[in-house]
Formats: sequence, C-alpha cells, structure tokens
Amino acid sequence: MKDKELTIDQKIKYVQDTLFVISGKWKLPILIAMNQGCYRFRDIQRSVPPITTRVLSRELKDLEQNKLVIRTIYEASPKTVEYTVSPYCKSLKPLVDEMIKWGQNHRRKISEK
Amino acid sequence: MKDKELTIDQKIKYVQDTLFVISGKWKLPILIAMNQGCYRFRDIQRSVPPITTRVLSRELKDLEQNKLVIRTIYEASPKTVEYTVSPYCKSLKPLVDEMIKWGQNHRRKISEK
DNA sequence: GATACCAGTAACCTATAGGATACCAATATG
DNA sequence: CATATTGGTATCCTATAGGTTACTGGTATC
Repeated sequence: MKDKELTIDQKIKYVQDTLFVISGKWKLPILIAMNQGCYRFRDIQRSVPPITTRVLSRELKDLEQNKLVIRTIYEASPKTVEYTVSPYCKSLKPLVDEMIKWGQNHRRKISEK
Repeated sequence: MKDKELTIDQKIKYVQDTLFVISGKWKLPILIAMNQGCYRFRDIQRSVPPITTRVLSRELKDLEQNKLVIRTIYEASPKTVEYTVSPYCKSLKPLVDEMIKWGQNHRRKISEK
C-alpha cells in the first residue's frame, strides 16, 4: 500500500476517481451542510442556496451511490425522508480539510502583488 | 488560523476555490506528468494522451495564472519554451496524496458487494 | 526543396453540468 | 375548503468544458 508501489497512471486514475466523486458545484457544499445537521430535503436545499430541487435530487442520488449519504424513509404518517452522512463519509474529512487549507492559502498567494 | 475560526460559508468558499484550480479532466494529470520530468509542450502532450494542443495550451495558461507552472522562453536559436512546476506547486502534494489515497480506497469501497 | 518537428492559434462542434419553470401526490394548517 | 409544505419529477434551456480539424511561422533535417 506504499505510495511507491503505484504507477503514474494509477495515481492519475485514483485522483480522477476522487475528483469525479467530489467535484462539481454542489457536492461538497451539500455534505458540509449535512454535517451541520441538515437532514431533510428542504432543509438541505435552504441551507445551500440557490440550488434547485432538480439538481439537489440528482446530487443526493450521486452521493448515495457513492455511499457517502444514506437515505432513509420513515413510513410513519406523515411519511418523512431523512438524509444523513454515512460513517464512511468521515473518511473524506482529511481531504476536505486539506482543500480548505489549500484554498485559504491559495487565495493569499494569488492576491500577492 | 485554527479551523474553528472559519464559518461554514468560508469553508465552502475555500473548498470551491481549490476545486476550481485543480478540477477538470487534465490539470492534475498534467502536473503529475510534469513532476515526472516533462517540461516541453510536446513532451507533456505525449505523456498525457490524448490531450489536444488546444486544450493543453489553455490548461497550461490556467496553471500558470495560478502560479503552479512557470513558462520560460529561451531566445537562443532555436527558440525553446520550457514549462516547469513552480516551487509553490509542491504545496499541492499533501492534497494530491490524499486524493490518491482516498480514490484508491474508494474504489475498493464501491466494488464491495 | 520537401518533409518534419516545435509551440502554439483559429474556427467550429458536441456533450454535459447546471438552471428555470412547472408540476405532482400526500399531508398539514388556517 | 384553500393554502402551504413535503419530497421530489418532467421539460426545456443555456453556458461551458472539452474535442476536431486545420493551420501558422519558425527551425532543422533529408
């Protein structure tokens, strides 16, 4: 599992896999909002404006397929749907933290004369 | 500079900044190839197939604007152009390493039944 | 002098991401 | 009974990323 065992092509492939899962305008904002405690569809929508229902619906499905989000239906009346971040989603934290750190530093770097 | 000092909106902004710089189909493959020692336009193109000259040209300009790549023209005849990764580019390494790691693990995760 | 390599640019096209708007059935509220 | 909220879906549209093909001026090689 050491880095050295990976070829360049493998590295590129894995990086592209990762990008594919988390990139796009909304995926990480959605996950960050959900980590703040939003778990209902409309709550998430309101906390990540101005996403439309159509796009949010698609994004949540993608995230669910990638096992980052869990969709639960409670049949009790009124039927409710709950979205939660999966335990596996926590594995993204180091990556997201790196992205926050790098983005913050990069903004400084670029605004240097 | 502690994480706690950032609001959710700031975190989202920084993450989106980072995504904006490194996402897309080619940026990281190009940087990875350049780190392997490719520094001429055609060398880079050949090592990241099948990128076209048009796209490679645009990508290199983006990377240059973000100070990740340095373009040097040697006026000696024949005039040559050299692209190198900047020292600043090394700051991306922890992030890229995380992406490689996460992507590798994610592939296993998703292929679980 | 023809051919090939270099670092690109120009013009055009396509596929996809994302947005706008409208709508749905089910339930709750005034 | 009218209106609002829930979790969405259906159509349609637009903007952009990326691809295709052709071409350029400069140099080097056969």
